Amino acid sequence: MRIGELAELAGTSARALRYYEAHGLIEARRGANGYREYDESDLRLVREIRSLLDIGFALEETRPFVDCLRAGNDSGSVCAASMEVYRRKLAELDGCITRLQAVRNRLRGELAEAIAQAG
Amino acid sequence: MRIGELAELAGTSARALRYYEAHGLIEARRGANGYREYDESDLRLVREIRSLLDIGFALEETRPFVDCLRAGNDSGSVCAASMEVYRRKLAELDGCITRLQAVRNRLRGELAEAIAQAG
DNA sequence: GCTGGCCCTGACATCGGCGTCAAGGTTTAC
DNA sequence: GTAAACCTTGACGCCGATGTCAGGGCCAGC
Repeated sequence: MRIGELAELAGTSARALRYYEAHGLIEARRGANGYREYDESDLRLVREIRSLLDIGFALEETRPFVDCLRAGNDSGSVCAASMEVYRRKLAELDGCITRLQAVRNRLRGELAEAIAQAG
Repeated sequence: MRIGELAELAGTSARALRYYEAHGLIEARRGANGYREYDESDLRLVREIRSLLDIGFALEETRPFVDCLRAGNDSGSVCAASMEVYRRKLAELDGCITRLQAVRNRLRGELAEAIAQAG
């Protein structure tokens, strides 16, 4: 399939796919006319990338998962490097959530105080 | 005081202060030499801005608080517009936290699964 | 009078993940 | 045969809050 179709199937844009390629995450055979040609395995890679990006991963962080899939594994998550990224992300998320909750509570307090003072 | 001193007292940079000024959040008298001159009330304004930015507010969102302080209120939070921003931010934070927790749980699940498959 | 430290304005650089336009070649449908 | 819809590369735009450099004044101490 060509880039437009792949983009549509993966729920993204041709521009994004070229971007991933420029960063070495995906590759493409070229037809006689110079057009990129993809197959089902490429679709899997792109879907892996997209779902990780949607979760909040940076593009670079998807690389271990892509490499893992490319290495022939059924899942992009079963490689050591991928799991390491998972762990890091999990810790990052925990920190983020904790921080946000602290901010949230502080905000609630300040709002309550402001209402008391204004009322 | 001059811009360097204000920046230091407020825990920020001269560059940032000029940026706030460019966006109409603070003003400065000018000395005979063209240097910006600030006083204690300016320090209050900047501290208000900084603490809100540190919490995760966008610069524009600090404007109601600054206006509120400038209007002579003891706190930047007691004006209707400020409290509205507080409420919006609070809702935003709640949504953000909920989403992050969902992602976190999903991540935990996937990590556990990956470990099971790899092990 | 000179060096060093402050200040000024203006403007480009940063980071990430693309969007979007330019200027062309290719293929497809009628 | 021609217009529409695809594809190519290259390059600039975006967002926000600054950092940082360029090129220049102003002022204090020695």
